[in-house]
Amino acid sequence: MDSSDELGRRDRKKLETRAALERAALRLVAERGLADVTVEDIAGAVDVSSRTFFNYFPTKEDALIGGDPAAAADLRRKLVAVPSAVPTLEALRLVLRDAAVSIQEQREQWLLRLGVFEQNPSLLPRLVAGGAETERSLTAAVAERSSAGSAADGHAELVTAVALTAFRVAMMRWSAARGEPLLADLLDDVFSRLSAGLPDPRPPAPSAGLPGPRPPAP
Amino acid sequence: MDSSDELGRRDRKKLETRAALERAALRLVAERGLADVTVEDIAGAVDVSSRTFFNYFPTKEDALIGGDPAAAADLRRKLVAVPSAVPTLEALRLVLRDAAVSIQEQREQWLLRLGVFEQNPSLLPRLVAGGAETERSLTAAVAERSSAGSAADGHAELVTAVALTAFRVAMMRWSAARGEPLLADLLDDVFSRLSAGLPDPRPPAPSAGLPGPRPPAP
DNA sequence: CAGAAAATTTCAGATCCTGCAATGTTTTAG
DNA sequence: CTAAAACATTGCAGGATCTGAAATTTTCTG
Repeated sequence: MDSSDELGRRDRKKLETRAALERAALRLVAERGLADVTVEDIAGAVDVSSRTFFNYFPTKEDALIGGDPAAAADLRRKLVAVPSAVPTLEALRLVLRDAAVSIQEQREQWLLRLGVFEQNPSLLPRLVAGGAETERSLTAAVAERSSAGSAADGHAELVTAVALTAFRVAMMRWSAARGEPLLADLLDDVFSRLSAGLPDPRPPAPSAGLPGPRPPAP
Repeated sequence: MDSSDELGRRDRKKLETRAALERAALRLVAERGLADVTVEDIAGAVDVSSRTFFNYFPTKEDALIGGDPAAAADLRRKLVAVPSAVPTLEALRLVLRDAAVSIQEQREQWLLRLGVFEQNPSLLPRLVAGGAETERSLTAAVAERSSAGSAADGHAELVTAVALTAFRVAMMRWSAARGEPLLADLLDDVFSRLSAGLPDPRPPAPSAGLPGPRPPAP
């Protein structure tokens, strides 16, 4: 919780305008589809000029992505704070778990957003867990964390990219299930498979209750 | 090799125009950067109208991505052809290895392309091995292959998405190394780590020649 | 060669996005 | 409180992207 506290009226209004633009964009695109919503529509719904819209977002699509601009830096900070004894993949799971919780807290907003992404596949690339920016930032943090041995063998890039992909898959699964299971649980499931080397699931035994074995908490 | 054979003059010209547009786009953007190249520039360099450019590519960026439109279907076919006894991840490694070889055969073109992608990060999402289209197609093939047990637990989505991400990482590493190691070898390395569960690399032993243990060939 | 089929072109137009100058509002300093 | 600085919003001009439709040219087929 670090929103709209300790801020003057001006910055509060800025945040509010930004959020309003995001909401309007999301709502309109969910109703009519991406192609049938113009920037003017979105700006009009919030009663600002189109020019103002572009002062907040570089493109129409960016208004749909949401998420703080500070999210990347935030993840990075959390990651370097994890003790370096923790394996990289596990460390990534921990910080992404935080993100998952925060997403779950805005359930409706995110389900709407993910639905929009499903309906408009051209947006999907942008969702690769926030895009190249997040990935760069996290990769740097990963490399920094385990600065000991490896250098340019690209392990940090691989682990980070894979982890963010897994996160995206978990989100899409969560969305497809209409947000019924906890996103954090789906994330754990996905990461369990990752650290197990992505083995094929065994043909289901005659009877079983819940699908995945939860990893024993440390 | 299935280009420009068994085709009338008309289709041959079409392929040639398409390829020429790709080459021109790549060359110009490498020289001046994405922002300083207009569609008119690209079309002009090939001596066609801008409208014709848009008959071939929906956006300027698409001309930079290259790759046959048929590539996705091709991968899909190869994947279902792999005996179903082969684990999914291994099967994906095999078909992506084919793609890697084919990329290596057009070394210069691809190094140029990947360089352009590095210089223009906004393009990167598109590179996720051809984008959402490939991913959908491959996911379907994976699900079909192991239709036996699992159904909607999303394993196919996860394995496919992760494999394509790994492929992308291998390509970027290949590009960063100026195409010196074989892309197929980098791919093997990356997939080895995947099936090992992405363990952190051990702090380097006192002496060692080459970095990674190559998996024993079957 | 004549007609069918298809690719290219021209043209008009909607939308996206940017720079710049003007205007209005909030904050800060005195 | 007031003046000035700082900043957000706006209108406007303009370049670029992309689409539909009709006209024109090229290629294929019989």
